Amino acid sequence: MNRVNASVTRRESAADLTDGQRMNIGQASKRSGVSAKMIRHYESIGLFEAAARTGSGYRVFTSADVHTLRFIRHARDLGFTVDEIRHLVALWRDESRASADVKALATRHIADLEGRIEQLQGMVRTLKHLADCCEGDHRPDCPILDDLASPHRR
Amino acid sequence: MNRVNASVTRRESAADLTDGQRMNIGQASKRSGVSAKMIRHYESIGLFEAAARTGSGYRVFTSADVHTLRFIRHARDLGFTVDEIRHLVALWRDESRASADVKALATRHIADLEGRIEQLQGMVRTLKHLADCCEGDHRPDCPILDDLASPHRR
DNA sequence: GTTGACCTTCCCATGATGGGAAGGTTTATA
DNA sequence: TATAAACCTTCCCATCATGGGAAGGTCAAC
Repeated sequence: MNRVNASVTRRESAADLTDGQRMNIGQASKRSGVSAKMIRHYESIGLFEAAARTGSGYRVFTSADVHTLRFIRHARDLGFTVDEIRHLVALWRDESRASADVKALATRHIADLEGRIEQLQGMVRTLKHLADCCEGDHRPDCPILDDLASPHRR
Repeated sequence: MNRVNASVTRRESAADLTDGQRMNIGQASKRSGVSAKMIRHYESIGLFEAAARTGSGYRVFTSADVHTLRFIRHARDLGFTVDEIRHLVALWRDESRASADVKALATRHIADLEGRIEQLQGMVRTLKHLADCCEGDHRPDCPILDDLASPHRR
């Protein structure tokens, strides 16, 4: 019965405690910006190493765990996939990594993002052109629909 | 036993027949560019009105069906969601539509796409900056990882 | 009359995320 | 001390558009 954590008060004010060493998932979520749902999910897919548990099964998080979760969230915010993040975390933990490896990963990801951007921009270009040609009035004639209905677009 | 369709030959060459009035899902797929899988799916969610069936249960498609499927594919190619396409198809079929309605839908979609583009561009900007600051050599020091690990990014 | 291409339905998977149910634990409060 | 409120747990389902694959029926051609 490793009852830890009994000291951390629940329902602390929005101004967080900054010292607490061990906390429940709710606190870890609040501090890391990763939802409790996603923390459990990341654990289940092995992206985040399962934290300790209390005797009653509650997860116990340290500030190091929160640090890791923040890292993960930041990477997600930059659009990295979970697999890429797995890789990034491994590099982060590897004291003897080569920064070239990180950079390569980032560069590949940039190219990926740029590809997606171009795809979307192509759609926007076409749509803007069509919308510009559309009167947008009460009449039914519409080059947008005409284009969608034409047999061989683009 | 409404056995239709017995005339359309299977396995016609890549140069399609251009006249065939009634065809199976494979042909309809080939001609519309929508996979058979997706045709069935669109039918199941009510986006595409179920085609007729032969006595043995095979779907029977007309060239009008193919026309509709192409419309749907074109709309998908422009990034419209299925719900938007539902709307577009309704407008397309509605002889007394106002082109303003189509244009409004398109404009909203353009805004949506532009929002997504900006999001991705933000990621690219940040990543490029970080990558530019990274030596990319054999040493472990890496501003990319430092940034991801920093408590308060951006 | 068998072969092979085609069709059917049904279930499962993707990726990242969330909703919600059913039920156990902890803390605060009357 | 009893109970309510807040928190935690696991499990299942849903999203969105798409595809894989199994099990089994149909059809045309040799």
